[in-house]
Amino acid sequence: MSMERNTRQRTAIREALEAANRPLSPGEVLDAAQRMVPRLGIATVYRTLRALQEEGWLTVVELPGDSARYERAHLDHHHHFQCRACNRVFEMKGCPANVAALAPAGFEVDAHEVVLYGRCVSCVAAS
Amino acid sequence: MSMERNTRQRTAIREALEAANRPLSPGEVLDAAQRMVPRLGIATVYRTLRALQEEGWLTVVELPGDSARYERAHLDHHHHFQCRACNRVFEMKGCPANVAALAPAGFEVDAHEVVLYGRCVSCVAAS
DNA sequence: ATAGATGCAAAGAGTTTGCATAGGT
DNA sequence: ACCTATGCAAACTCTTTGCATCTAT
Repeated sequence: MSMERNTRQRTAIREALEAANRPLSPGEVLDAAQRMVPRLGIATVYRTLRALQEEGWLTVVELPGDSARYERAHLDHHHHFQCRACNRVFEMKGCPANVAALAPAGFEVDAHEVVLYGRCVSCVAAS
Repeated sequence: MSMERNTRQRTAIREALEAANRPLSPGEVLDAAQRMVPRLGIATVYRTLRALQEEGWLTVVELPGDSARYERAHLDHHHHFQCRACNRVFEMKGCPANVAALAPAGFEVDAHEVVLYGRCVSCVAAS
């Protein structure tokens, strides 16, 4: 569970996540990492993503109605944008103020998620 | 596809959604509607939810990392709260200002989703 | 009577797990 | 050499689809 060994597959997965400047889905990680380790299996991707997450090296981005994305952990709070055309997810800086104030009286808020939808800059340019 | 007939199962599903004062998952709809029509199957629930949605009678609430919830359609824009203890989803009134301003330059925003997490009032009371 | 709707079971998609074997240390 | 990590396949969960049968009109 704790990534004791440095294998080719783990190196490939870490490098895929570092090279992408956006959160990747397990399938995107598989595609990218298979360029270095062709026989890499999806089960190893899932196991490694979980281990890297427990280790604190990456964080999970849960999206409404789509599979989770994984991105390198960094401390500043932020949210995400998902492109309706290419389905890719991008990081956005900042956070709307007072989000927690929306909750009904008596509810305890410990976290929140904000996701914007639309078209990313390259899909806008392509149309 | 357009709900031409009024069947017992559709009545049960509509009544389940009306009786709940919160968005329901397909499983929650099945459980509730089976109290009226015990042999109701999950496939009918999914088919009916889709038909009611196409008809505009209900809307889908997509949640990060959990199955969609369905709620009666109404026009005012709002968001949702999910309880970490009981997993139920609740409607919240209002919307943080300027959400679309978070998007990077050149991105076109057409919608957004805000979900708060924590404990609902009854789970807070129960602890 | 007819065609749409249902229930069951099977098929898909995404994710997880079991197990024999490969490969870091 | 040891024992973790891998690959493959099977299991699982959630959702969708095919098909014979039922039923609202």
